[in-house]
Amino acid sequence: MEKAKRKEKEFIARRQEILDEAEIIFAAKGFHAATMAEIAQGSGFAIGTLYQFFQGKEDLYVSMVTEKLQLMYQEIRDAVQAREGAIQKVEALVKAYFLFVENNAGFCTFFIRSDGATLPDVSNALREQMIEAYLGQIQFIEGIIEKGIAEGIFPPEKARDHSFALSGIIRGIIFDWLVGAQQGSLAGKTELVTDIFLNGVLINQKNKR
Amino acid sequence: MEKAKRKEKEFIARRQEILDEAEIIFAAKGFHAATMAEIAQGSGFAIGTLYQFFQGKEDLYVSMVTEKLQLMYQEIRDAVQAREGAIQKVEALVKAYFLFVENNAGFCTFFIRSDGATLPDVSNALREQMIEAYLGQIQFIEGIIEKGIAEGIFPPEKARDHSFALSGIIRGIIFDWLVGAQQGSLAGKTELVTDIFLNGVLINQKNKR
DNA sequence: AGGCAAAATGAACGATAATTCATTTATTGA
DNA sequence: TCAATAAATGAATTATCGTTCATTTTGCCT
Repeated sequence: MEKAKRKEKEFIARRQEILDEAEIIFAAKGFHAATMAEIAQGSGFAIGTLYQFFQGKEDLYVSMVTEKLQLMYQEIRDAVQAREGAIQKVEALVKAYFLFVENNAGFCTFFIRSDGATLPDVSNALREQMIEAYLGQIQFIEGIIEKGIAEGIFPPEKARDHSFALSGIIRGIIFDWLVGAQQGSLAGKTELVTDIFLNGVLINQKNKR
Repeated sequence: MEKAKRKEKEFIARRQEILDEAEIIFAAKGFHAATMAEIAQGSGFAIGTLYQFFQGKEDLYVSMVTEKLQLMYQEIRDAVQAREGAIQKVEALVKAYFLFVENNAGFCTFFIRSDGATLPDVSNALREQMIEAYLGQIQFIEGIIEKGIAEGIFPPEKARDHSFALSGIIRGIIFDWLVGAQQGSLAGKTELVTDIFLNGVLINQKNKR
C-alpha cells in the first residue's frame, strides 16, 4: 500500500495546484471571463488534464469556492472554541474573520463582497450551498450569543437578529478594507467592531432613548 | 413640438418595459444565463428591437442596475432629508432602506446580497461604478454621523467606520429577510437596528469593559 | 390615397470557449 | 529491457448566443 498512498498524495498536490491557479484567475476575472485554457496554462498542465481532476469548469469553480470557504469557517470555529466567555468568543470571532481576510485578500475581494450568497450565475447548486454555509455560520454566531444570554449579559429572544447584525458589521468593515487601499491592519479593528456591537455608538448612557 | 414630445414619451415607456422585463430575467438567472431572446420575448419585442434602445446586452444590464440603484439611493436621501436630528435621520435611513427592499425584493435578492459592489463578471466599468455608488452612500451616512458628532452624541473620528458598521447591520438584517421567508415586516425591524447601532447589545452599562 | 421616413423584425452569421478523444508520453512491474 | 497500464496532451468538434442587417411593417404628412 506504499505506492497507492504516494499516488494519492501526488494527486492531491496536483489538484491543489490547479485550485490555487483557479483561485487567482477566477478572482481576477470572474467565472465566465476566466477560461480553462488560462487556468491550464497558469498551472502548467494541458487543458485536457484539468478534466482528469474536475468534471468541468463549473465543478472546478465550485470546488475552489467551497473548499476555501470551508477553510475559513474552520479557522473561525477553532479560534472561537479556544476562548471561554461569550465576550471573549465574540472578540475571537471578529479577529479570526479579519485575519483570514488579510491572508486571503484576493479570494475575499471577489467573494466576501458577495455576502456569502449570490453569484446568481454559475450554478444554482452553488448558490444554495453558499447560502446554506453562510446560514450555518450565522447559527454558529447564534450559539455564541446564546451563551451570552445564559451568562445574563445579552438580552434573550434576539439572538438571530443580533447574529446577522454582528456578521453585518464585520462584513461592512471588511468591505471598507478590501475596497480601500487594504492598508493598515484589519485585525487592528477588532476592538472597534466588538465595541460597536456590544456598546453601540452613543457616547454615554444619558442619550439612551 | 407636440409630436416630438409624444414620441419621446413613448420611447421612454417602451424602454422602461424592456428594463422591467430585463430586471425579472436578470434577477432570476443572472447576467450570463439570461438571453436577449428571453428578454425580447418577455417584453413583447423582437430581438432586434432591443438594439434600438440599448447598445447591447451589457448596456441593457448596466442601465437596469444603475437606474434602479439610483432610485433606491434617491428614496433614501429624500427620507433622511425630511428629518431633523441625527438620531431621527438614522432611523429614517434604516426605514427607507427596508421599505425599498420590501417593495423591490426581486431586484434586491440578486443585488443587495452582493454588497453593492462586485458582480465580478459582466463589466469592470459597472463594478467600479457600483462600488463608487456604494461609497457615495457611505459618505452620505458619514454626513449623518458627523451631524451627530456636532450634536455631541457620537464620538469624533470614527464616522467612517461607524458608517460601514451601520450599513453592515442594515444589510445583515436585509439578508436575513430576503433569504428567509420574506415574511413579517422588514420595516418593523427599524427600531431593532437603530437600537443595536446606538446602544449595542449589552443589557446594561455595568457590563461595559 | 400614396409616398416617404422611422421603427420593428428575426433569420443568418460569426466568434467564443467548453469539452472530447485519438494520440503521445510517462510509469510500473516482471 | 520491455510490455502493459496509466496519465497527459491539445487540436478538432460542437453548442451557444450576441449581434447584424436586409426586409417588412407602421406611422405620418401632403
